[in-house]
Amino acid sequence: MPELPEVETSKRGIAPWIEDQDVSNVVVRQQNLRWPVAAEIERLLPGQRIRSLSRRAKYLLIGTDAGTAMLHLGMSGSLRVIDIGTPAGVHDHVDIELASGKALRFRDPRRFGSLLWAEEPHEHPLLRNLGPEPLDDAFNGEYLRKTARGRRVSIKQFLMNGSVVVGVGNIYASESLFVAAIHPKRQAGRISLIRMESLADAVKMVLSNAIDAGGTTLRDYYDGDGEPGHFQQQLEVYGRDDEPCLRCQRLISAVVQGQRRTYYCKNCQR
DNA sequence: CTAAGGACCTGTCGGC
DNA sequence: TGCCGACAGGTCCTTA
Repeated sequence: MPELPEVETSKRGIAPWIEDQDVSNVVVRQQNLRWPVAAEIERLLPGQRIRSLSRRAKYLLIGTDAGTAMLHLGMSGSLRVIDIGTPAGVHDHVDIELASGKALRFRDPRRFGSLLWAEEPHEHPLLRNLGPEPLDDAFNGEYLRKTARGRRVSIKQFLMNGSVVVGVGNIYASESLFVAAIHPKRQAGRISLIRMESLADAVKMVLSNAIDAGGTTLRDYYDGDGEPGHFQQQLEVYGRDDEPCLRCQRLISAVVQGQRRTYYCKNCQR
């Protein structure tokens, strides 16, 4: 489920409950996520104070004096702050219990998520070679143009490549290309600087709008009903195949690229 | 180096 | 109603 806006919303939702709190205990019910839950999570985390909560790409970084927990929500993960003692469901794999009586509960039915540990998270092999954050100034049209030079892959798959830019998943790749009026199958290396600039702007706009929309659901992270983070998204093309384009009324098309579905308007996107 | 495809899992939905 | 295949918003790893 989570794309970058959901991860950012999760971070903001749990922050008030876990920052500067002491970890009293950790309960791991399911060790087998995408990678085994790091041993340090159980061995080192209890007794530590959570000093910081930050995000790099789609990883949440929970910082302590002993090291940093790296949490990824994968495809179906979600976080929730609960009262210690709240009965766990089948897919509630990890609880990080706090001295306050609350706990951070990690649920992930598909188990594509992960919970790792690093002393220097930004040097971790999974983070070290990632591209820039989409909302940073380093991510712009010039960067895209330079990085795409000689690349024959489609611009949609290029955008979803984490070593190019992080945080643009399947939904927001389609959305951004629609806003920038670029055809998703166009070769990345054959897009002009001007159009790359409008693409970078589109990515920033689409992601920040989604993050803003998530702000209304922050309360869901504690004691809410249903899944947290399922805020109403205002999607212009994703999932709208055979429905009218909001700009030209022609029907939205769907294709498969790299085993992922892409939605676009044949008339507006060139 | 780039690009393509398989792999990891469970839940849900549409069609027969 | 029950079963079965297709598909789901991630991303790493292997292979060519």
